[in-house]
Amino acid sequence: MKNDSMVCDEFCPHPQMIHAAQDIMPTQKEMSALADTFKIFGDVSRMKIICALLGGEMCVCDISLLLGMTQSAVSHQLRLLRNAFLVKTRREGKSVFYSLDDDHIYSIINQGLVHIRHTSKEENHHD
Amino acid sequence: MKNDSMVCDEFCPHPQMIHAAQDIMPTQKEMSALADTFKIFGDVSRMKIICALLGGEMCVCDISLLLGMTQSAVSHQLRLLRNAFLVKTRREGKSVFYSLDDDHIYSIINQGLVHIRHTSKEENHHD
DNA sequence: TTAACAAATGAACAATTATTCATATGTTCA
DNA sequence: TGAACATATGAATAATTGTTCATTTGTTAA
Repeated sequence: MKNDSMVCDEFCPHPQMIHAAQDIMPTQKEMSALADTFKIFGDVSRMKIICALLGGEMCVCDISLLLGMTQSAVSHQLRLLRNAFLVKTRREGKSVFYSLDDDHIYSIINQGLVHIRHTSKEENHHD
Repeated sequence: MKNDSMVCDEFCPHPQMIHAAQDIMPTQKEMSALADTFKIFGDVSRMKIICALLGGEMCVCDISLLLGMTQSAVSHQLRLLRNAFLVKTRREGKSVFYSLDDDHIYSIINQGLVHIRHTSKEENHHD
């Protein structure tokens, strides 16, 4: 949190680059919210749950069976997904059906897929 | 990892939904890679670094000064970003300039912004 | 109402991870 | 070469977090 002797002195930095960056950067609040959102995508169990819902709604026990996770673990993760507005619920009798909250969730996953396919190519070249 | 008494029995699940999901889901490897990638976006410090680079390349000490982080902390996070192919480097004398690796990084950030703006609206309604 | 079941939740534990501090590497210029 | 500086890295610590286990809530049907 502090910038003392270890950082370059006032002659090194490039003020115009710093100011340009400051102008373009989202607000602290937005960046914090962005990180919080992506953090939710950043766990394999949750990612599997999200992917399980790509085809449409499913109830908790379907998800448990499909992914081989306990009902409790799935439920805990679903709560985080719900708090982050990534999934929504619909109750039908004893079952609760979960589905992706909105279409741009698909866009985020798709962009992610574009990235990992792009990087796996890079890894093969490793240049 | 085990599905025993706590999960609904064989009469509850909806096989057609489970099979539909299985057909659509990415592979285990892809889902794992997706989670790993989003995990990198899922930290405020790294998100700030990424946002700092939205306007163009910057050297490590510029980033430290701009974000009020120590050079060491920035460097550690830059390594993770580099390993995930999110940033690339260019050396110029003593300085190392970092920039976003590719254009679809912007797309991911933009999709994230769309989401958080969408959710902040939802939070106001809280319906 | 009671039994049976699906889902949610709280506490505890284990594992992961971001930062700090100290030091090493690599580059430039005298 | 040696001094100064920018960046990288290893080890240790503190904080965060995913899962498990036990229990509770909420729903249906007898």
